[in-house]
Amino acid sequence: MAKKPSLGRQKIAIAKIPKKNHLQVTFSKRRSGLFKKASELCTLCGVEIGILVFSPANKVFSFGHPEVDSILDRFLASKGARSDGGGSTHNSGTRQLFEAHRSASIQELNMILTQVTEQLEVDKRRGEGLDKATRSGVGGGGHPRQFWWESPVEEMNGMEELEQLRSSLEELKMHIVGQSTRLMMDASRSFMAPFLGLEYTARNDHGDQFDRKPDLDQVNNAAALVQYLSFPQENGLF
Amino acid sequence: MAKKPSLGRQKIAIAKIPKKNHLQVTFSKRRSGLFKKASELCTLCGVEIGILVFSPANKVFSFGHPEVDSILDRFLASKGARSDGGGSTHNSGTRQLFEAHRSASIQELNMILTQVTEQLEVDKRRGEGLDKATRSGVGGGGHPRQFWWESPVEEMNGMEELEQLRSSLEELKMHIVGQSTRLMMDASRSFMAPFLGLEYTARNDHGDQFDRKPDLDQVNNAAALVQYLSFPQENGLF
DNA sequence: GCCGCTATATATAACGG
DNA sequence: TCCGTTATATATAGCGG
Repeated sequence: MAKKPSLGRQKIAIAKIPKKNHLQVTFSKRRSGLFKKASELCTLCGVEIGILVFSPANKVFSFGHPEVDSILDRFLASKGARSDGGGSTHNSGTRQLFEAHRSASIQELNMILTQVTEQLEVDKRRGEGLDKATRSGVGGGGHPRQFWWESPVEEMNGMEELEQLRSSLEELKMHIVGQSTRLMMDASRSFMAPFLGLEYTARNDHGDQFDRKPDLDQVNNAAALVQYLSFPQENGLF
Repeated sequence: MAKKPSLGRQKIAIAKIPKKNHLQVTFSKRRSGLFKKASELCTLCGVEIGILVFSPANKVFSFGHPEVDSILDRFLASKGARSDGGGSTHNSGTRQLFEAHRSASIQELNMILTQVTEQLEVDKRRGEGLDKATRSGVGGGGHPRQFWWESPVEEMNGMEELEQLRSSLEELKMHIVGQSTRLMMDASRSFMAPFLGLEYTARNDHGDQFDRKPDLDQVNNAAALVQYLSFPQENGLF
């Protein structure tokens, strides 16, 4: 007797869910889960958290502990507190933090390095293969080695590869910046709903605040969200 | 026999964790988890999410999808000046912010580069023997093309290969970005709360942004790196 | 869209190095 | 302090109502 109680939780790829009804269900469930996690984090560690979520239907869901407005005020307050450039503000404490940060980054980068090295090995192997072909005259045809990947190992010295990698990284950077701009435009056009003036308020068992606001004028309110979320970045600059 | 490899995950009450070190650990882990969940939700449902977290040490952590700082930059640029007066001044500030952003990214990339350099040194030495054997036959007199970007443009006709290479690098980039941001998520601990005015940005596999504030020294260093990295790109490859 | 259910996928508390 | 492991607590995908 075939029993089909349930397939149980199935693994899904982290990519946009195609089926809209599935997406909606997942959105609801995961949004709840996210807020719950945030709530627990707030309680467990006694920290303040604010979350804004713009649903597929352009509705705004928010979570705040103790409340969204407080989080907001706190940002605005710190923002106003710093009016100068703050260029000379880093003291010994700052340096300490910097060191902590630095070491942390290096740790991460070590792992990144592993990945990069692997890829590098692949690339190099390919280069060696091409090299062999070229030397034996297969691809010679009067065209000398013009590209680094065609170069035999002897030409592919550290410097060249390094430069090659540098270019790759440079490209990466440009990609990031470029995409940022594009996404920025998209965002300002479609999402960024209102953050201020939330209408519906509820609280969970921990006193956290959950707000939801039906679609509003996105573009206008985008400003508020952007400022909230971005405030730390402009701190001391404007 | 007596089993004691690990007690495994223990159930904990959702109440403020008394032990400070435990709290710190939990904060880091759960913050990472929270951001990851948010990231997944963004990708799965194609929604916008912003999260602000004030750490126990009053540091600010933020998560944003898709962009945060670029959105701000663009928004402020089109919106107009803030409190610093004229629009030109504002634009200057905006440019500063943007540059800072780029610098920060590059700074991180440079760290990667530095590490990779070491690896390359090893690889290079390993291939030096072959290098010597073939060098004399390359390019005849003068100095053979030391660097791949020195190749005459006219010889850059292997566009297909170029494209293939580009793809390869693209893949490499993805690895770098993916890994770095994934780790960055966890690394965004502490740091330069509302003191410094520059931000640090990374992205995870889903294009979400994680920000934190770096030390000014870092930024200065990054500035130098920008120059260093602003190397000849007119090779037609990137 | 909101439950409830089940079987799994994930997240993570304790520990050890 | 950070990282990796392990055993377990939680979160959730798919399905029904």
